[in-house]
Amino acid sequence: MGRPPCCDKVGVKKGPWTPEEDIILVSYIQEHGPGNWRAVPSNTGLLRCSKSCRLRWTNYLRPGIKRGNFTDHEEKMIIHLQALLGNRWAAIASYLPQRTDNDIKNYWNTHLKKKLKKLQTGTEGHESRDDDGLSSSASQSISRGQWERRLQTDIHLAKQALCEALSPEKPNILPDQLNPTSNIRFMNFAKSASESSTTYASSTENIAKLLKGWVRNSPKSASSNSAVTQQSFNNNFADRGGTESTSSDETPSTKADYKNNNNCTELPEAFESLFGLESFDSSNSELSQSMSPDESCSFFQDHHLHDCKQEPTTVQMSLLEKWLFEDQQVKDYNLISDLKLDENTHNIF
DNA sequence: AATGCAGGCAACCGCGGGGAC
DNA sequence: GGTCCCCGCGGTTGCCTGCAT
Repeated sequence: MGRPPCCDKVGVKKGPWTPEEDIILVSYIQEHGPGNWRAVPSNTGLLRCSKSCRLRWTNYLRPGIKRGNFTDHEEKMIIHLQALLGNRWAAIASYLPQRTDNDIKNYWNTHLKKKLKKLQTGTEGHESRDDDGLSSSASQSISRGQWERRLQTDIHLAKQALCEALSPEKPNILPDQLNPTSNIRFMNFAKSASESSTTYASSTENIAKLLKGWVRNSPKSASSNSAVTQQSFNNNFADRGGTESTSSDETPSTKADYKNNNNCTELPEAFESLFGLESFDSSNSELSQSMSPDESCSFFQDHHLHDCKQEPTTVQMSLLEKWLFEDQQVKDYNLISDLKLDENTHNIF
């Protein structure tokens, strides 16, 4: 008895998302909040399956996502976490709130695997390696107590989720905080645009026009949300390009489209207004805002979230790092320490 | 300048878990 | 207890880009 497909294959669009689709999706989620993905395509008119919508949101549109190069600190954390947790990208991503599991997975597969492999061939000789670049002996050694760590990880995640759920400062999207008039207007803009253009090429131009027009007619949202949403914007739309693009080519969505249009000036505001309030994923975004890469160490700690802000300059030993230090037999740790991916920051461990 | 190739990344696919009925 | 549905996760694919020849 096979599982039915998540959606009808007929009439379902695949491939890169257009900015118009993005806008529609974001607008819908702004109104209804993330979840109930099944209903998203039918309610928005998007010719996408629910999974595609969810993926697009979680991997790309969700506020608080940091894009671009991984810092050395993030890199080291990923290596550590991968050694501890294996390819549990979602769990790893939970420790890097600004990164998506997909991003981390890609980064691991494209960069870190090679790096480790290269390093291993440098110290070549005695140990065989598995596909993920970990020595088999190391894998064996880290198996000691690993399930306990996984358990702790899960406990940590549960705790984190509970904190988020209970925090009054972290509302999910609340319909009454939104401006329905603006939303409708925005939807109309988006709809008309999507009818006229289906290529991402028009992306920067169209999305800028859409947002500009929408923003012009939208009430300014509370100033308090600007930091989060602007960062969100910067991490998302701004990465792809800015406003008033002169691009007129009609090629599909490409990174070049974004890269070629970096003179973004008004869209952060647009995005700010688009969300109209603090990030949906405010827990992550809040952390993102309050943490520099180094400061994010404190994210591991059994502190409340606000502690991150209170001790911004203290690089403290993370819970995870404590585990690492506790387990002196984790040989892989030594291997990782020898990586010296960044000579300047190696003493952070 | 044209072509081929490899790398990077967004998106898709299939499976499994968990809740509702 | 069984089935269905929804969602999340990890692996994989395919397209696009940049670089080498």
